[in-house]
Amino acid sequence: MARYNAKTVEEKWQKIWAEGRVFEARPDQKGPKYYVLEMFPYPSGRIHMGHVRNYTLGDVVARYKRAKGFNVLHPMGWDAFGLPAENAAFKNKVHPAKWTHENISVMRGQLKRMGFAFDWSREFATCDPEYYGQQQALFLDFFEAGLAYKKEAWVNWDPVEHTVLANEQVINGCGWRSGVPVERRKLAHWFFKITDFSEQLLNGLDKLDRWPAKVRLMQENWIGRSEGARVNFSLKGRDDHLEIFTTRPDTLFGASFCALSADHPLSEQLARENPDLAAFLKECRKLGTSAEAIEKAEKIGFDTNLKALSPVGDGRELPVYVANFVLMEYGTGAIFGCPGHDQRDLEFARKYNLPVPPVVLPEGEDAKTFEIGDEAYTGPGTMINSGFLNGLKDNEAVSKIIAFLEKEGAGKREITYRLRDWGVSRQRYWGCPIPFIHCPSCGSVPVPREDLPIRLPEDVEFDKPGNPLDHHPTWKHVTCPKCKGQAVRETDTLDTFVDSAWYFARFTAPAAKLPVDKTQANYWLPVDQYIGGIEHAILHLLYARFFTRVLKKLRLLDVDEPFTGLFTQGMVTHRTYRDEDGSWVLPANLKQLEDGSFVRADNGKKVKEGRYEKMSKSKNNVVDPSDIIDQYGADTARWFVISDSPPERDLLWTEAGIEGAWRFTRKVWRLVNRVRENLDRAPAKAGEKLESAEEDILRLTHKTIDGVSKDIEIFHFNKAVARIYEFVNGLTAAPATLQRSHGFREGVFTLVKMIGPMMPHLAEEAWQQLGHKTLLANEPWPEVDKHYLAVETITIAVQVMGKLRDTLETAPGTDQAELEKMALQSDKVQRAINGKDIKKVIVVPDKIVNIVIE
RNA sequence: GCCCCCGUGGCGGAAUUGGUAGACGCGCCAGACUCAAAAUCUGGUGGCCUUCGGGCCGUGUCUGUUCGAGUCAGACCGGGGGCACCA
Repeated sequence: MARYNAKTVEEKWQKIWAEGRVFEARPDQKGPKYYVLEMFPYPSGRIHMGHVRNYTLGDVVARYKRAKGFNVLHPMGWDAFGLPAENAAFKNKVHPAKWTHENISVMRGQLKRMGFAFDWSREFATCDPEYYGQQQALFLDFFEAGLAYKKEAWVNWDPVEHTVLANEQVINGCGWRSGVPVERRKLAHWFFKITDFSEQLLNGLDKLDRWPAKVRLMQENWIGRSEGARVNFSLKGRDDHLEIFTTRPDTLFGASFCALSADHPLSEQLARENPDLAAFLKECRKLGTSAEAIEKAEKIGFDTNLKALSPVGDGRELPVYVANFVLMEYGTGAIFGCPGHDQRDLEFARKYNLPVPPVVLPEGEDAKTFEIGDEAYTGPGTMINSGFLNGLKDNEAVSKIIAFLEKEGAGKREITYRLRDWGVSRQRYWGCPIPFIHCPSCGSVPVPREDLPIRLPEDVEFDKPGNPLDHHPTWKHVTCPKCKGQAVRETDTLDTFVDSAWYFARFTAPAAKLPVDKTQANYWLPVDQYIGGIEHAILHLLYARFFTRVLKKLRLLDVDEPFTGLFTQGMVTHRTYRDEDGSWVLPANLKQLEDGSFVRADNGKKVKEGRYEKMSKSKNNVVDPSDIIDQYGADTARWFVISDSPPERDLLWTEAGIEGAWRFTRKVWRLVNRVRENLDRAPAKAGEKLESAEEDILRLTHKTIDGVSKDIEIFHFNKAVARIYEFVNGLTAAPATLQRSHGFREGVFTLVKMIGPMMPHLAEEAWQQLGHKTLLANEPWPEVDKHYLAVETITIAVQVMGKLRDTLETAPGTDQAELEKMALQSDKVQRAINGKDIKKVIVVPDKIVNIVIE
């Protein structure tokens, strides 16, 4: 028997699959369609274990579904625009295109060595002009549909990256990549009108029952729907009024002040005549972006001396403040404060000595004595001190007050969302150019479609900060498509989240003349199973859902949701190690001493073990997939990443674990060879003993098929692996005579088929060694023969007072009286009863007998 | 602060609707093969006690519901994640 040589076997089958174009998807192939997609990678340089895990999970699904008779689409491409390419250009004087394409080439090679069943014929990169040209066409479609617009807006400016960040790219007031505090600037900026779809995006979540509940909840919170009312407050001595959004219009009688955002137009207007207020606004803006402010969060205000008139007809005048805790971006940028029933308003009122009238009385309290102390009362109750609302429940009061406001013309019912429009302009070179031209006489003019794609210029320098497109001597200077006068191109490029918001649709027809080929998209979409990291739970997934709805509106396809199934996998972690100097030590650079402790292999310094953390260069705890493939082969790596941990949890990478997977690889190979060596010998003669042993093998085989299939369907890959281990143990333990039996051969054939999705090269080689001429990749999944699932005996647990005392072997379906009799005959049970009176016997057929005594 | 998830052997993790806790793997121990090692195979492996029959304890802690709780309920402790002045 030849020792299993993973390298030659894996290369051999990868070549055969590629030459036979085995995994290329065509819509005319038979079977229901199944689109499985893993989040495409950013070409950062080399693949990491996170990629290996992600793409192995997807590949198991793709190969399994293929075997189950589905017409599977499983494509791969590159999310190729983005900042790191420009950083590399700046640092190493390499052109972003060159850097990106070299990385793609390396990573493609690494992925191919993993043996994933991708349809490589559909590969594209988002930096291909064919792709971003279509994206520019889509941008024009958005514009024509009123879904892309330009406005002056406060934007988050990253002073290090010299670019605008989306709200969601600002984390604790700092840029998500640069980590430095962002500044607020007013800039002309392109937006996509995602807010038009707030309601749809929220309601659509209900149908996504194959998404993790956690992700749906995160999206729900992100969209942030609130029901309430828009209320007008007249301003004493002025013609204008304040518009305020509130979710608690029932507490209007409890209002004791109004507060404006520092960015509210009225605040700015007042500040022009009031230098103190101007200084306060400046202070607020500074606070708004510093990390410190978030920690302290002291509520401060500035009294404008304006008085707002209570809109509920009680004639009260409320002071108007500008307050640091009011956001311009949410609601109307102005609030009324009801300190009795809102904690933040209460803190504010206490600070500025404002009244705190209670208007909602909790159950069991007396209206005469009820007072608000240090905590606002936010629960339900009965209205008091509220004029015509008195005596109503708070929710009844909401309807009544809204009806009142509507009648008075002082307000109306309103629903608001936290979700903001998506700012997509980036001051960057390495992104999709926005197809607009700015003409001094015609304004912003769309680029005619026949001029697409607008290609990025190749001759660019990265010697100074800012956007190279802006510095380019010729690229931006063009004639206006309308008046033919001198004009300039838009030099901003699109946020890279735009690139990934529709790539899954492009995969269905990557060479289509339109952005999306409707026939192909309607055939393949939606993606049946999408797999990726939880870090994209909000942004990417929400943008893709938005794009899909727009594509439908543009009549480019007919589906609402892009991904009907979503799976989010956990991180790949590894133990961390530090030496005496505190520097992180690479796992590959460890040497274990006799006593079990570690030292550095290079300089012998003592090393301390740390905790398991996500593999990262900074912690120096990475294991390079290529090293693992070199040492053990792709199949072993694939097997290990799906074997121990459930895929949604973090995977602990261990050297012992990968060794164990490698041992299993060889064990399967030995088992296959045992059958192969006996193939040309006649099957063993069926004696009585052999017959029953053979039956046992067949029963185990079919039980395993049943279990493994079910486990794969629900992503319990680690359990499928455990079942396969048990199966292999069962087969290995079979006596030599049995190994020539038909049943045993059947068992090993089945084993080979079942490891196909997980260790495809080994399985394919074994299939051939076992005398088959077909490709295993084209073989159907084994069928369960229900006959073998029937059990002859089952084990019944017998408890006395809930404690296990004995077990009984019996046929399934044995009746209760019989079970009780059998249980009482047991010596062990009698000993436990110890002569006491039996109060009750509980019998659950096929499960348990529990005897209750005095 | 609010919301969500998770706590099971030395480790990763199993355990349909409440019904034999610890499947399977790793590690460890013992044995077989070998001059030896590697590889492989076999057996054992939650803790404590044991007259070797077995007994007691045990799923973060404490209460409760139940004939019966890892599973359900309440309170708490610990770990992880998300959101965060959202009116």
